[in-house]
Amino acid sequence: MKRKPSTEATAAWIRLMRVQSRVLDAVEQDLKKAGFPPLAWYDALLALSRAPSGEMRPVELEKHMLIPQYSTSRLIDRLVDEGLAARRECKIDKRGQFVEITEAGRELHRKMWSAYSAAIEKHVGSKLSDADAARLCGLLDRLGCSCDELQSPAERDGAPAR
Amino acid sequence: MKRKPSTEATAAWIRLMRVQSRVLDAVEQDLKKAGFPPLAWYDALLALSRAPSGEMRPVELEKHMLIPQYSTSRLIDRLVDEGLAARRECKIDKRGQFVEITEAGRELHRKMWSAYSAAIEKHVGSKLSDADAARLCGLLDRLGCSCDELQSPAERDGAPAR
DNA sequence: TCAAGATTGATGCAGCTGCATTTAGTGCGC
DNA sequence: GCGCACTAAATGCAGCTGCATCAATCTTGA
Repeated sequence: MKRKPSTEATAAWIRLMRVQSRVLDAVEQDLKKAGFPPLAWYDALLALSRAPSGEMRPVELEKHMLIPQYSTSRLIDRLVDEGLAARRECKIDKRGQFVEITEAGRELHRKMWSAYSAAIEKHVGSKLSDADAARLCGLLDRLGCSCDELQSPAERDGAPAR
Repeated sequence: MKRKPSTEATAAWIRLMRVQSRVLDAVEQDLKKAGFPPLAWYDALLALSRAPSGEMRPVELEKHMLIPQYSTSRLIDRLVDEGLAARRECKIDKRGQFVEITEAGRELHRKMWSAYSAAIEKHVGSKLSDADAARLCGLLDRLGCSCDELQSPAERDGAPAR
């Protein structure tokens, strides 16, 4: 073991870390300036709004967002505190629950997408041709050890991060 | 305003966020399992060890690492606590100081690079040909609004993240 | 020379994250 | 039916981050 990475691989690693960090910062900053909550909230609302009846088990949400269990739990707390989601009893499994997006949640989701999509266009879209964006996707996918993720409806909403 | 991003741009954004997060997690995890501190420590030690006499102003370090001032300040605290660096008085500017890497710091840096480079190879190098890695670099660079960063000595040490 | 402003670095506070543990409920095998 | 292992979710604690602010020092310009 201990095979060294090539300089190309190392350079790619550095870029991946730096560029992602900058772009994410820029986008989060834009959202914050527009008075919106962090991206994680958007992702959660997106997942919930796409669910069949606007509700979902926390465990499901966890898988969609790729964040740990306790993190999901606390994120839901915050969404509920803000009236963006509600906890509903789960009758078939009393350990569990359902989380349901509220009308306020759907509305925030829509408003955020407007600012969010503008930020994506500004910080990504405008810097890359569609063809290059596609090439970038292809290369990145090869790093995502099996970027399972379902998708994707070319629908009229959003993009999950993380 | 409010021009929508193309689906390609959006897809690239999603990949960038997800893949970076996964790869970073994987690498950090490998380092942690090997009993090493977080990557940020490595980056700081790298910057210090590259400095002319192994010392550097916190403000300089800040620029190298692209992290906020208070963050740098506290990172230095931790390095000093662990005996990896030492604060030295700055005679020409009494507000300031120099941070100097210690021998222990240099040694940790070397040991970490061994594990770190193996992780990069495992999670990046092995999944991409050199040519593809170079292509990826090129595409990412276009997103980094002016990925200034100096570099890069094809030397025998490491790669800064963030 | 001296006040106004900029720069360097530290710190109190609130919020978030990870880790480990806890509480509660399910379901399997005997 | 009962015990035991497993899953769902919450939580206490420690550490880290961002924000705002502070104290000390330096620089500039009238």
